[in-house]
Order: sequence, then structure tokens, then C-alpha cells
Amino acid sequence: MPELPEVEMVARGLRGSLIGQMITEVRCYWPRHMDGLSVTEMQRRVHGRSIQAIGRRGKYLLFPLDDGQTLIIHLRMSGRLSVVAANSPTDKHTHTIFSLNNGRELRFWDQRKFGRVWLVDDVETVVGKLGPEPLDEDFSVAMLQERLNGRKRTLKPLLLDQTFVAGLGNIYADEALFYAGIHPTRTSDTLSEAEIVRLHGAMKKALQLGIARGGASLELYLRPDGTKGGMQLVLAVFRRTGESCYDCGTPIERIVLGGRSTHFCPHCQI
DNA sequence: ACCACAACCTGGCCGC
DNA sequence: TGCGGCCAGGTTGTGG
Repeated sequence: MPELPEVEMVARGLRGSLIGQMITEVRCYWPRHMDGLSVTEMQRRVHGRSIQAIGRRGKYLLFPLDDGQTLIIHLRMSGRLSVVAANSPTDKHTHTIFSLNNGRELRFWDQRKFGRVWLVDDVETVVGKLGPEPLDEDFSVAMLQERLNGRKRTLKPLLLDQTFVAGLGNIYADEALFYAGIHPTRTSDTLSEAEIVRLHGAMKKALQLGIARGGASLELYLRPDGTKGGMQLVLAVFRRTGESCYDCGTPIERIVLGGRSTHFCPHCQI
């Protein structure tokens, strides 16, 4: 569920309570959370290591440790992270717990169990295939144009493809296409230069607004401090099927593309 | 190269 | 109250 803005909020929310803390123990009640290593191996390799920083790449959270390894967490559809006192109550969806040496714990709550945790020497083994960061300075119109060049793909699934651009998910892909005034079923080879410029600006605008609003809390997403974001209050099309477009009043439509719900204004998006 | 679909999970909601 | 079906912010693998 969390997309780039939500994951960015999680990273920011965790920094104050995690940076410099040492991991003393790992408990895991859903071993499939661990990707590529056993719980025992995770425990052995992470014991006594301290967290040096918290970064984000696409929708992945990166926790570089003091020995060069990096702990990586992906929240997938329903993951939440929080740092709380070790004696505070857990519930049945708290599947993985990293104990810290200050009496607190980093807890991975994950109702649908799709989330994943890695521990790697080289982060590229996990995030190496991701496309560019859409909010980075160097993500330019020219770069977008170059990545579109020679391809013929339906735009909505293309925006969801993390190897094309990293970080957009179902909410921000729909919102960006609305801001750009482009229909989600259009294919990448039909975009004019002006439309590519609009799409580029729209992707950045949608993600920046998401961050500015603290992320979208539609169902399960909560920031690490347990509070909701506010992006859901300003969504233009996402899950507004049948409601009036704020720009022209036409009812928002819903279709399925690439197996995902897709929302758009049939009048504003051509 | 691209698309459609299933799978991985749990739980809420809706209609019967 | 129960049950089936559909829905959910993500990713990966398969087969066409």
C-alpha cells in the first residue's frame, strides 16, 4: 500500500528514534518476511550492529549498519513500522521485531504478510533494477523522454513498473495522469513532446503533494507515530468513482488496467 | 517487448 | 449468522 510519499514519511519518522541505536535481538513470527536468509542468520548477522542512517530507494527502506551491511525493508501492501517501548502490547499482525539496546523495539506490523526484509552487503542486489527516483534533480524531461523512446506500453501499467520509474503506485499513477490530462489507456508511443513535459511535471507534483500532505491514509497506512496522513483528502480521481471531477463536474470513471483499478476523468484526460 | 492472470495473505464489505 | 464474491496502496512468475 505505501508508495513513495508514504515510504518517505516512514523514513523521516523513524530517523529520530533509530539512528545510532544498536540491534540486540531479532524475533520473527512469520519467517517468510525474511528474503534470502533465515531468521537465525538474520539474528546472527545483525546482533550488536548499530543503525547508521535511514534512506529510501523507490518504495524500499534502507538501514545501513555500522559494518557495511544494509538492512532493507519493503512494506508492500499493509506494512507499518514503529519504534515503541519493549513492554508495550503487540497484536497478532506484529510479525517481526528488532530489539534495540535502549529498551525499545522496531516493530514490523504487516496484516497481509506481503512485506519483506533483506540483509545484504550490496544494496544493488535488491534495488539494482529500479528506475530513476522521480523526485531527484536529475530526473529531467529529457530523461523521461529517453526512457519512453522506442517503447509502446499502456501508460498506467508503465507508470507502475518500478524499473521504468521508482516509487509510483496505484494512487500516484492515477493522480499524475489526471494532472497531466492524459488518458490512462494511451500508449507511450503516442505522447507528444508537450504531453511528456506535462507528464513529467505531473509525476513530481503528485508525489510532492503526497509528501507535503504526510502520505495517503486510505485504509491501513499510518505513519510511524501512529498518525494518519492527509493526502486522501485532496485526491483528484483515486477512488472517486462516480463522483464529480473538481475541474469539470464529469463523473470519475473506473476501469481495470494491468489488473489494477484505474480512475480518471473522461473529459479532462484525453 | 508487452499483456493478462495467478499467486502470495488477511480482512472488510456487500448481497443473499 | 453464515457464506460466497469482490475489493485492497505491491511484486513476481508464468504463459501467450
